[in-house]
Amino acid sequence: MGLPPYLRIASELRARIASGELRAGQRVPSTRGITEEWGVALATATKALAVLRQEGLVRAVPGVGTVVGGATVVPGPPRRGRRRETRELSRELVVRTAIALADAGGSGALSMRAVAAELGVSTVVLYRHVSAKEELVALVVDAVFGEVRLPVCGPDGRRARLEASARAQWALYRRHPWLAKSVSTMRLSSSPNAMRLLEWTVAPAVECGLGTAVTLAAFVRGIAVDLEDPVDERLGLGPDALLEFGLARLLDGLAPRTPERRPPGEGRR
Amino acid sequence: MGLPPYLRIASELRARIASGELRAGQRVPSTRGITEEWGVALATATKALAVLRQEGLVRAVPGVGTVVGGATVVPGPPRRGRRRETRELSRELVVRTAIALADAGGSGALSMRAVAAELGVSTVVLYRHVSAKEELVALVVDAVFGEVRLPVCGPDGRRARLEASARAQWALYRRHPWLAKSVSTMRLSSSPNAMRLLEWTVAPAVECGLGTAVTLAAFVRGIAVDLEDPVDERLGLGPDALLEFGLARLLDGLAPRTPERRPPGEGRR
DNA sequence: ACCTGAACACCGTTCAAGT
DNA sequence: ACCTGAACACCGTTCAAGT
Repeated sequence: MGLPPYLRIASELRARIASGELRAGQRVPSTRGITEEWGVALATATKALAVLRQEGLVRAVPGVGTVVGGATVVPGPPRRGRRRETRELSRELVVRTAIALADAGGSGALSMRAVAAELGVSTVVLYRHVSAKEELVALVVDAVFGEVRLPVCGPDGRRARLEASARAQWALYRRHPWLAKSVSTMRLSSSPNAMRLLEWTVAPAVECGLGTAVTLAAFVRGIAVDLEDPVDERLGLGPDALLEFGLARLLDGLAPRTPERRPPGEGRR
Repeated sequence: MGLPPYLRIASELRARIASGELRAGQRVPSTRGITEEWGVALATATKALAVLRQEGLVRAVPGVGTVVGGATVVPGPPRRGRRRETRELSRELVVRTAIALADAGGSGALSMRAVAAELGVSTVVLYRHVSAKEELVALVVDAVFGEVRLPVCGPDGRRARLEASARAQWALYRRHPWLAKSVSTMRLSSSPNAMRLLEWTVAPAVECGLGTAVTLAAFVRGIAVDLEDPVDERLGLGPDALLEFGLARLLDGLAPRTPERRPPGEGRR
C-alpha cells in the first residue's frame, strides 16, 4: 500500500490497541524499539508515535515511556492547599512534559508544538512560561542534571571523586540518550545544577581546579552524543567500552595513582 | 521602526553595498561579525545574510565567506575536455556549496533549501545527487576531513603522533566551527577520510589500538561543540585553554612520558 | 522521459482579531 | 485585558502535473 511508513506503523500500533493486544497503561514500543522492529529511521518512529499521541490514543509518561491511554493528567507535584482540581500549567509542568517527550521520542521529539500538544494547549501558551525554545532546552537540561544525587561526604581521594563524577554523568546520559545533543546546543555553565556537579567534582579536598572538571565533562559528553543512535560496530567498541577505556586513561593523566604531579594553577574560581 | 531585526540588518547591509562602501568581491560581515556588531543571535545573522543571498546581492564563496556580487559560478574543479560552458551540477558541487554555506552562516545555514537556492536550482534537484539530508551531511563531513594533510612519515613517537593528530583535528574544528555539531549527528566511522585520520593516529609504530584514537577524537570533539557560539567566560577558560589542559592530561594517560604501560589489547582491527 | 511547481507535514515565533 | 487562531517564514521530502 502507498501509505508513508510512519502512517503504516501508526496504524499497525492502532490495530494492536484496538485488538486489546496493548491495553490501557501498557507501554507501546519506544522509538528505539520501533526502529528495530520495522527497520526505519528514528525520525519515522518519532512521527509514528506523534500521530497516536495527537489522536489521544497514547501519552508520554515521565520516566516510563509512551503508554496506552488518552492524554490525561501528567502526574504532578503533591497538591498542597485548596487549589482547584484542574491541572494548572506551570513552567515546571512544561519542563517535565518536555523531558517525558524527549525520553519517549528522542531529541527530535522535543519541540514547542509537541510539548503544547501533549499538554492540550495551544503553542503560544508556552511563551507565557518560557521566552523561547532555547530557554526551554536550558531548563530541561538543568532539571535533568538536578536528578543527580551527590553524596554529601563523597570520596575524598582525587581519583575516586573524579571517577564518581564521571560515572554519575555517564549514568545520566545513558538514562536520557537525547541529553548530550541538547547540552551541545547550550552553555553547560548556565545550568546551576550542572555547575553544582562540576564544583562537587573538584571539592577542596580534591585539590584541583574547575578546568579538571570541565575536561572530564567534555570527554564524557563527547562520547555520550553517540548514545542516541544505534551503534555500528565497525570500530569494535561500543560507547560503554569507549568510556571505560578513555576514562581510565584520562584519570591516569588527571589523577595519577602515585600522586606526583598536581594540575597547574588554573584559578580555583 | 517595526521591521524584524534580520530585515533591519539586511537593509543596513544593502545600503552599504548600494553606497559603494562594500564593493563587488569584498566580504560582507560574517554571521559571527553580525552577532557582535548588532548584538543579535546567530540565527538572526544567518537569516539576514540569507535575505541578501536570495536577492542575488551576495554569494557564499568556499574558504572565503560571503562576498558582494550576484550568485555566479562557484569556482569549480579545473575543466578538462570540451564540456559545455554552463556549470554542471554534480554531487561534488552540491557538497562544496553546502560547506561554503556552513562556513558563512554556521550549522543552521546548512539546509537543503539553502543549498539549492545558492545554486539557483529547485530543491528537488538535489535529490538526484544525494538521497537525503543525512547523506549530504555525511558527505560534507567526509569532504572536510579530507582537508587534513597527514605527513607520510609522521612522528613515530606515540605521544608526538597522538598530539599531532589531536591538533590537526582541533585546527579543523576551528576552521569550521559548525563541524562538531554535524559530526555529532552521524557516525564518524562512516567517513572514509575520518577513518584514514584515526588509522594514521595509531599507525603500527605507535603501538596502540583504534580505541586510543577514538578516545582522543571524542575528547577533541567534546570541546569543539562549544566553538560555534560566543564563549562565556564564567568558567575562566575558553575552548583553547580547555583543549590545552585536557589534551596534556589525556596524553599523560594515553602515552606517559616515561613509557611503562601499553594500552590493553583492544584488537588492532 | 524528464523536470519541477506545488503540496504535505512539520518547525519556532508573532500578530491581529476575537471574546 | 486576556487569549488564541491564523499567519509568517522556515524546514525535509514527495507527488503529480507539466513540457
